[in-house]
Amino acid sequence: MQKNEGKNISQAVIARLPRYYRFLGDLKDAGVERISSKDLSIMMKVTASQIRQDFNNFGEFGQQGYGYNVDFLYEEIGKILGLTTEHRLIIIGAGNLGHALTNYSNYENRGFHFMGLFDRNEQVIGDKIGDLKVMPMEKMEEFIRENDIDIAVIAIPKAGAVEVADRLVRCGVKAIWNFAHVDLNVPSDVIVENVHLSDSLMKLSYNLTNR
Amino acid sequence: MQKNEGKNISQAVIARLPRYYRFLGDLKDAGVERISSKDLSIMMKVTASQIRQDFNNFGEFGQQGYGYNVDFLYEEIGKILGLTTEHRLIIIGAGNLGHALTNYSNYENRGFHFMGLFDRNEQVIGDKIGDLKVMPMEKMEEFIRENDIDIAVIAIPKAGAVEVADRLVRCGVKAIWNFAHVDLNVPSDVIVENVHLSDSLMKLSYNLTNR
DNA sequence: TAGATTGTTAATCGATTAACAATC
DNA sequence: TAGATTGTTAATCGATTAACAATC
Repeated sequence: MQKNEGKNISQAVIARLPRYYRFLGDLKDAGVERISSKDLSIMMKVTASQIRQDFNNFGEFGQQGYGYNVDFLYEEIGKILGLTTEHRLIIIGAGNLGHALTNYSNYENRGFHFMGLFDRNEQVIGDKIGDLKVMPMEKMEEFIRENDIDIAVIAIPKAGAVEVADRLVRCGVKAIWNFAHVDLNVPSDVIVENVHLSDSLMKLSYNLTNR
Repeated sequence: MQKNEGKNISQAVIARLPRYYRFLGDLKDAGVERISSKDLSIMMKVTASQIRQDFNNFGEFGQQGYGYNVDFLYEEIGKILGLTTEHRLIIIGAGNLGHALTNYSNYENRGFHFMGLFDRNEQVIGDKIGDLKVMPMEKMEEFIRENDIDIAVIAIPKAGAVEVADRLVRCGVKAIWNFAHVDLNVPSDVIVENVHLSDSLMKLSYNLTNR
């Protein structure tokens, strides 16, 4: 009963969904059956109004006088987030960050499958990291096509990132999880999600200095 | 000439500062001397109005008819972000992510000094990662006090994170860079900057599914 | 039924954009 | 000086919060 067809949901709302999902998962694990927007708002330190507005972007998930069924809402938000779809990822860059992400295996059960790992450094090619063998960059395009990869993770320094993104887009990758500290220039139908760690540390630095 | 004394700058503005800083750094490296809000707005794909409003939260950094001096503005934003202050960090968790962050050494020249690395796993205690030796968790409090640590990085699974955060706060750490997938509960004068990688991947997933 | 709580409309608040006088 | 561009005020837009009728 999703009603977001054609509607444009703001990124502010979308950015809050994973946190709802996490809290509902915790409630579910704790065996809680139902929750009102008021009680959830106290737990999460947001307003009950915001919670109801957010959910109502996507459908009517609650029931007057009762609240929300935890299991049901958890499942629905999972669907909205696309976690019921299978995704196939590759990681570009087998450095420390590439390692860390490869082994971040708790994604697997959410439908994210890490299929391959690439690096341009001949020293590391052939190394095994988790289940994955490091492959040379030249094999990337072929691998993407043959394995139906839809998401690529860029975990290399900024110098090579823009060029790699171009290559990824050219062979049909639909989304890029970008850890390189640079803006990628991709067509508007390709999704880019940036994780700029140094931006995050600078924000911390600001708040620490000016508190 | 900062005029943000007492003023409350919104987190939206602060979150944009590191990106300005990066673009100005690139311009500086390219030998560009001055830039107008208009030209910068084209490069950064934001409005010139927003740029001028953002900067004017902190002072009058430009000159009518001229624009902004790149070197000067770069330095000023660096100061605003607190990058001229020296910070001393420890990392809790010597797993893959702890490794990656330890070696993320380009922070050093911005005044972030990684001083110590802690883990509860006896197998890894004593290991050397970069310049740092992994120390046992029991030594954490002592180390923080003796080395004047002001920032702690939490790079352990969510299970232990809340308790570790309590310990950190109790011995005077002023800011936490939190990579654990859990909300920390700390006094309001302690800064928490969250990096929830799975939230980021779920946001990507949403945008990929609903584009 | 009476009480609780949603879904939704209206009011408020804050952030972004536009406009322009000031001025280099 | 004339042209360019800032700093800042005013207008607009969007997001959050409040309120309440609908209804379980």
